[in-house]
Amino acid sequence: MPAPDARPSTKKQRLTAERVLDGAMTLADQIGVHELTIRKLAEALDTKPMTIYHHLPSKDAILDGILDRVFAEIDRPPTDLDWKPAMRHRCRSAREALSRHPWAAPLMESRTHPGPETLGHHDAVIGCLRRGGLSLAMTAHAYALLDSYVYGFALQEAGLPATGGPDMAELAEAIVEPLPDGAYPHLTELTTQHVLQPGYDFRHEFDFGLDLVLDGLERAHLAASAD
Amino acid sequence: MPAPDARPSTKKQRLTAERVLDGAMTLADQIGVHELTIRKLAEALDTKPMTIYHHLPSKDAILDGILDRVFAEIDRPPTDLDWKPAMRHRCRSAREALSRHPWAAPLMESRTHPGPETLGHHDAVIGCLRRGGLSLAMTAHAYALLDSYVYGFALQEAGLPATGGPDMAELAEAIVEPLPDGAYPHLTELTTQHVLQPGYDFRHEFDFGLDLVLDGLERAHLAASAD
DNA sequence: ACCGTAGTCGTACATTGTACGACCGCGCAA
DNA sequence: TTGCGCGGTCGTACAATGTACGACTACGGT
Repeated sequence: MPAPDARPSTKKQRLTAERVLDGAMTLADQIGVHELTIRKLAEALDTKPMTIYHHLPSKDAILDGILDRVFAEIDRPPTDLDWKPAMRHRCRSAREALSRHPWAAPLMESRTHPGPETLGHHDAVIGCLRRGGLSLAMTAHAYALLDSYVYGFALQEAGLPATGGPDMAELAEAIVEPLPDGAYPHLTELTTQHVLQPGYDFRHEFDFGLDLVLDGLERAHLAASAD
Repeated sequence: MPAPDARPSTKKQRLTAERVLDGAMTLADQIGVHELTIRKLAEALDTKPMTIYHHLPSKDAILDGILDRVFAEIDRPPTDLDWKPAMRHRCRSAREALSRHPWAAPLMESRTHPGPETLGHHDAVIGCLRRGGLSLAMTAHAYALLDSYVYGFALQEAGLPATGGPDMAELAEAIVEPLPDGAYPHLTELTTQHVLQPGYDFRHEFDFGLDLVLDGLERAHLAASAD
């Protein structure tokens, strides 16, 4: 008798935790994390919902897993640079990763189970600052300040409908237009006279703030060292 | 005949959008926003689920509404101060509000429908900076930088199990303990030698970063003005 | 006394995460 | 070769969720 399987072209591959997380990440990028469901994920992986639970114990574990993968994508501070350029590199890399995966920043609130990549990354950051000569207190300051800035920027970026280009003009127009005229004069001025001008890109704001923060940290570090 | 109602003590009050949002906010503070359901909210309001939908069109609208209320709780920059102390005041107030409502910061991502309080607040912030003499470009810089920092700090604070006191010591201990010994040496050092020391409170980090950012902004503003 | 309308709610349905247990196929002992 | 055990797959089912639909109720204006 002929083949009993009507679609013998591709053999069904064995599933893996890695493959599940790969698929979850791709799907989250496509449809957003709040639209990510086990059933959709199973379909994307060409399997059935309950099969997934053999490899990951729960949906929360999947969310923890893909968040850890985001940290894996962030370059650690290069060890052959001084702490300041090294941290600039890692912060820019972090912003890029969080921009590629806009669902990541808001996810960090509820996830209290950091994965190995997350912990390793944080360890590398702290190590960079300590090797640069910063005291424990200054390291804690710098760590909290830089990460707050990076995460906060990513959070704002994620909330924006667009960050630049003509799409943004349309959208901002559509938002500002129906506002009671003159109700928000300063907001209107900043939007029309600056943000909607050609060439403006919200992402450019990141480097300004990052350098400002790094300069301030360097100043504070030097002042604290000169005791 | 006697009272037909078995519980005539309290007359059932008419529901209002305000009352719904009040209840939603209180409930979110108690059980967290991811546990906030229409049914629980209805029970807290002593009504039935579908009654809520007469006053608010959807759960998303409720989330938009309570987020707008958080912005209503944030002091606007006092108009009788210079931009720098005024912004310091409003940023500290923002951190307090976001700390009172830890669900607020991560919520800002998905909400693309800012309410009137949110818009008014942002308008007041931009107005403060403009009145202080900052250019449009510098205002955009300052605005993005300060808000990123405030939101990011709130996001980190929300992710923390505790921010200070003995609870924190236990929790951090419980997290650091089972780690492969020596796997994260810098993280371990910072935690045990600094964060777990008595008197440390993560919230104190906020003022350090805020003043550093404000000083940097002042410097940049003065440099840009002296052309 | 009447009625229209704003507000309340009972019922129902699609969608979600996931518990439970049946199945199936591969590798090894006899 | 035959049988068995077990890791992996999945069908079914259930409780919880957001909310559409339409029936009911009560109150204010004629």
